[in-house]
Amino acid sequence: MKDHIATLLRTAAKRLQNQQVLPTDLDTRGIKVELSRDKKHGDFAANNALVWAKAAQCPPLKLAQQLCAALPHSELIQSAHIAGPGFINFVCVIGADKHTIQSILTQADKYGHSEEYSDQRVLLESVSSNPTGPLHVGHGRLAAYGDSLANLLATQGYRVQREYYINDDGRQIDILTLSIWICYLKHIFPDVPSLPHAAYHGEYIRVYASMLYEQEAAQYGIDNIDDLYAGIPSDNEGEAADRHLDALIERAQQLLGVDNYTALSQWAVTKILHAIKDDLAVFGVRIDNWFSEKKITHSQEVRRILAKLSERDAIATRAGAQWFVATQYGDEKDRVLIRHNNKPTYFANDTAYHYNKLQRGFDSLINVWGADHHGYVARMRAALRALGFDAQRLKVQLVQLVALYRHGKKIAMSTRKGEFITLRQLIEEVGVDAARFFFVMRRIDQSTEFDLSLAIAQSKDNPVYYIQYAHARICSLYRQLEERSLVWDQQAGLNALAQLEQEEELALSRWLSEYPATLKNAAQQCEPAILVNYLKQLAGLFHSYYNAHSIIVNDSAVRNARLCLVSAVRTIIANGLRLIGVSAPQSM
RNA sequence: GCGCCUGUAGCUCAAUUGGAUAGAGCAACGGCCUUCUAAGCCGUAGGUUGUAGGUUCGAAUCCUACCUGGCGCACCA
Repeated sequence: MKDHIATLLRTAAKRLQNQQVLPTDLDTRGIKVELSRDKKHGDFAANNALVWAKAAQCPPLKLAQQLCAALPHSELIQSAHIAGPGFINFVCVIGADKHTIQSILTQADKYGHSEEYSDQRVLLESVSSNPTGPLHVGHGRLAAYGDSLANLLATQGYRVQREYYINDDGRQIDILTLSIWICYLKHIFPDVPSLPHAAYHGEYIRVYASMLYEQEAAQYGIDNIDDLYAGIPSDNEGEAADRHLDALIERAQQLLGVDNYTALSQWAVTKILHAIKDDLAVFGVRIDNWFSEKKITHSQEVRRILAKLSERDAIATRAGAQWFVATQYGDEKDRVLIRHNNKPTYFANDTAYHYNKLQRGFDSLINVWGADHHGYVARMRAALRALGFDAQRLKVQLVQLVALYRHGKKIAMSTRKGEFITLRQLIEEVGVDAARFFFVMRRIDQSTEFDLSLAIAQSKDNPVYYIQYAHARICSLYRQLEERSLVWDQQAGLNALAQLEQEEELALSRWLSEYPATLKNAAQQCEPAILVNYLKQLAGLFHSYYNAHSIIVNDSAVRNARLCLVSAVRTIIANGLRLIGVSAPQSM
């Protein structure tokens, strides 16, 4: 319907251009027809007279009159009139948007989808939590957002691959290995000192250590616990903690030997990764490709990147380290790629990883990161630019982390200290539906405070139920129909759509017709929250309708038509919820 | 100190990306179940959109300054 009106306006504009009222070079492609917010303003509104007034050197009201006069006749439009400062408001004939309902019924779960961007391959990287501990609530938001976004993009035709980058190499993994090993040794030597400050302290460390001891009691033992701590610098706050930890890691590698140490390390990472995969599966989050950092570190990719950057004079050697001169590419500081000890930095690996992504033939990359990584965006862009890519091909979606409160007190979410609510705990407490809905119901740049105890207490009031309830109510209507031995004649209903003339029915079908534009908008803006708001509105319109009118009435034509309408509503709710990973129950 | 994000009803958030009289849900108050699911609906009350300027037909939205809160500024990841 919007397109139809836009076409009418375009024709009118062309006529005015021929009459020299509008400049001939005026761009008439960007005509925007909006659904009126207020019924007094008709069904649809266009603001072109206001937008074009300046170019036409003509007062908006006068231009609006001329546009109106030049509009071609349409049997779908009852009237077009001018209001306010120069809006053109359109009133449609009743049933003009009946093709919406028909399309929804025939296209079902494909309704509103488009193939517009089917030539675009997108790599969407999300979560990418280090395999050093279970997923927590913050990761849950990244996962829920990333998964929903991928679904949304797919509705517009994008070929999306969902990837998880596994940081399974480097110091963090060493710390994990050491933490588990020390807890493991406690089973053998009761007097093992407590874990270093800088180690991982989560409960899961002890759990895995016990598991390891049960499975491999002898494999990772040592003769004398003093061998581990002899000559190790003491454990104090600050830098001393890191020195203490690094010395212990080195000692562990000596005592265990390379093979055993590596085996232990791999055992730990594998265990944790399995847990992460399980959590995501339970959460309904799909990952197509698990990309190991080792693919980067065990190949020559970093060296290749370095060579490429050298060719472009983007490398400088300072104080024994190799720097990427990021300042020449829009970053505020230069960045170290190769440390003085000849080890590449995380940034070096990450640059190689992003280069690898683009080499795989993706047109664009989307990274879903926690907002605390925003300082990293400029340097990643700079690196891609230096490697000769258009930095616009990398889009970084920064998701505000969830600040959790319990009983009004902020919970320190520290992976290292092991103080966090895991995603698994959250799911067990509020369920997958509520959790996924909660994570995407707000725009990602909204910082949010969330009292867990409150959310658990109010779980019955979670807004997800409002939408699901609308769906369940509609399903119930069809069960009711059966009980009354009635049959829904869809074709008869479609033929009788013009009889849907109640205010609530018109509002519903108008809102249904907005679904395709909503999907497109949500995908373009990378904001699942837009879809959520749409669904809330749709559910609200339905509940109002349901309370005001009976659907199963005696008049069979009206009944069938109403059943067509609510069936369309049901389909859209189910489709929309599916895109954000929330179920649409048949009954509640 | 520098940079990024944020500020809308008592609370949590919307506002079709610059449109018409800023809207929902909680919380408060008053109504609606003998009838398709009351996890619902209808109504009342609640606002100088952080502050001050600017841009234009028109600003919560864009620009500038200041204020508030969050985050980031490693040879950590």
